[in-house]
Amino acid sequence: MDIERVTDGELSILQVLWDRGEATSREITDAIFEEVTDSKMASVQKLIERLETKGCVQRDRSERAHRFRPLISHEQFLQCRLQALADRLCDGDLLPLFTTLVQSRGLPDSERQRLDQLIHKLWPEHKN
Amino acid sequence: MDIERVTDGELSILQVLWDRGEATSREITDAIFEEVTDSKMASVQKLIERLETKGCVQRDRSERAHRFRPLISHEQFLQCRLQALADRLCDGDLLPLFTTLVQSRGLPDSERQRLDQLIHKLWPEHKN
DNA sequence: TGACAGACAGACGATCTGTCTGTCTAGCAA
DNA sequence: TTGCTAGACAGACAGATCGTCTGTCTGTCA
Repeated sequence: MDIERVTDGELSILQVLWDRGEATSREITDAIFEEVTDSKMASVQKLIERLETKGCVQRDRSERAHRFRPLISHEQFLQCRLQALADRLCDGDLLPLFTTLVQSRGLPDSERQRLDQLIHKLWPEHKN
Repeated sequence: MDIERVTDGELSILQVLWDRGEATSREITDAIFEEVTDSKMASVQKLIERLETKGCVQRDRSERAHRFRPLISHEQFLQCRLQALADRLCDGDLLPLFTTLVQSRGLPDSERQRLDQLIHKLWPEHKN
């Protein structure tokens, strides 16, 4: 499963599949573009094909129009991307992501105390 | 400031600058590669040049060997990347990142309650 | 039999990324 | 002065990636 290299274009395919659970290439093209043309259909099919290669999409050939299902959930995808971010920027440590995320909410001191407690539960190995 | 398009290679430059505060191109090359060659120096300079274009690095030309400083902190960088992730995957909402992050720590129920309270403080607009 | 929808292969131009070569110049030493 | 070196800088490069597009083939249905 090659999630790191899923493109923005490919991601738009996955978004449709996450919304609907499954879809044909035409349904996906319909959802993404206002107007469906041959070349747009082909583009979507190419993106799907690449997603299939990356192990993110399953193809059901039992009907004339193939049906596609995501092999990874939106949550799993998010988790992988977060871990990749941590790997690249924080030696794989998720804690800095956590604290950065919280800090971007401008937290009052009273809440910060409670958060510190929580962090100690979540990251017992972490010392202030 | 074009942070989204900072490459892994460019990131390795930034890492050195974050570690040291500032550095010359030689110092950076030293830090990244075991052996320093002309072409590796040139590679590093090219990466720096691109980081400069993207507004992530400041160049001080007052000495023969230019000194470089990061124009963005490690924290800010992380924050931008997290926001970009949220934009692409969660309509810009940071909360799903937060909960996903916590879930990947396998939290016991007792802690989850406290977390729920905290989330309500952090994201008062969020309803379960 | 004809028309059509969709699968599929393949090519395309852009763009990106890291690397490398070559040139120029400031500064230093003999 | 001359020569050498370190570093800045311009430019080219191969390889990869990405979205798009064209053309062909085939199954299905009227």
